[in-house]
Amino acid sequence: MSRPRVLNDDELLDRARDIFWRQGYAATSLRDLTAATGLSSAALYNRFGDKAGLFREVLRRYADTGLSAERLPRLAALPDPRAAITGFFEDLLALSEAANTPSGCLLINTVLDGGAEAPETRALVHERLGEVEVFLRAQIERAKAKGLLPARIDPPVAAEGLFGTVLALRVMARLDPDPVRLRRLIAAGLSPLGLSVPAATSP
Amino acid sequence: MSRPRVLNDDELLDRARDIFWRQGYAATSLRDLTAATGLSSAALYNRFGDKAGLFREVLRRYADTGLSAERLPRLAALPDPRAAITGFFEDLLALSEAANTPSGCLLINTVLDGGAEAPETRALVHERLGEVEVFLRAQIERAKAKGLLPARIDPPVAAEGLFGTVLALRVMARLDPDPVRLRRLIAAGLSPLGLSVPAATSP
DNA sequence: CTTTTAATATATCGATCGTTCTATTATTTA
DNA sequence: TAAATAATAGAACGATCGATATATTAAAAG
Repeated sequence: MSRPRVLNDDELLDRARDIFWRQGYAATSLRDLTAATGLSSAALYNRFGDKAGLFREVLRRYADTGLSAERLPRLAALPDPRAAITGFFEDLLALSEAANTPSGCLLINTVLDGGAEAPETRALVHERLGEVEVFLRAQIERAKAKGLLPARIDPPVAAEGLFGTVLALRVMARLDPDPVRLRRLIAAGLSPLGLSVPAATSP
Repeated sequence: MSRPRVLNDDELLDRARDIFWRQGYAATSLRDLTAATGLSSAALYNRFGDKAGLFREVLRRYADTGLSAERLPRLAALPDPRAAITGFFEDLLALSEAANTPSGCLLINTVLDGGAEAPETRALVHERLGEVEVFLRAQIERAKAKGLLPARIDPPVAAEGLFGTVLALRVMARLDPDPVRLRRLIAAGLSPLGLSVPAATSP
């Protein structure tokens, strides 16, 4: 019915994501984005309205593909909720050590960056980061119900603590991305629950 | 010998700091800075070279006045190192609840913001944040030597963990600055050391 | 074919970006 | 009072910003 798109949304958003991720929202110009996608700024505006609209779509896809949409449900389906929790942090570690992707978390960066100034963007970031805490709380509750955690554990409070570990981990991944340090951060966060991750996968 | 400055460096840097802090490095324009300081851009360039140079001076003063230069030595001089640690987190809490200042930590924001892209700036941020971890490690070592901490505590590792709590706290202060949440984050970070902060100061 | 539709590129908009040139101002020293 | 010094303001620089108006392109539908 009409001229076909030379680049589908997913591929386009992935390329834009890498630029935003590396440089931050404000430091990323439309010209950076046209260079990365190969599309003209007019084409980008036709599809996403404006720079903030494109960024929101980037964030949405980032959250969908990063951890939430696929991995979290899969982890939540594991029979042992403790494995869901440790598996989640293993995945975070793997992300931090992946060479082909910028370090840190785009959503968390956006909180400290000015990128979440627009109310719509801010709400999106809160919601998608909230999904992580909801996941953690659900696994803790599940483990508690099975008697797999110390009795003193209060699931909402423990989930807050683990979420704090996620925040620390993602900042540290940018500040000093030493895998040993990152693992120790995780170990410290998991120890109140009596959980742990392997000390190292491949030294 | 020459025309006097209409605004001394300290006052100038404090005003510039608030803008950078609120908006981030990239999102802050020279016009924002001239409006905040009342000085012309030429005057700013004459004194600080360029925007990045001004920002570095802002960071330096922020670190000097924020916690490091004054409060950390005073806390380190306390006879009880445990009080130094808990006092440090109390101070962080007070900063988060102060209404006259932006939320979060300018140094940590700068790590995730593109503001620390210049090597000089990056080194400055690393050094000043490192001072915090050094402080924490020193207090833990001091407490350990006095037998005030569980024997299993390894000071460098424990200091890393507390530093992670600082990171989490400062991100959370922007993401969801609920004092109750912030206190629980601190409680979770301090509990491995057998330390705690009062549940609330003034409800 | 022709029409319709939407995705695209080209060119450009005014605004703003960081920066710098030039001149003026206020103070100290001689 | 004159010379020296440095901080300042005003004005403008080319470059780039986000955004848009117009025209062209490529496919589907008739």
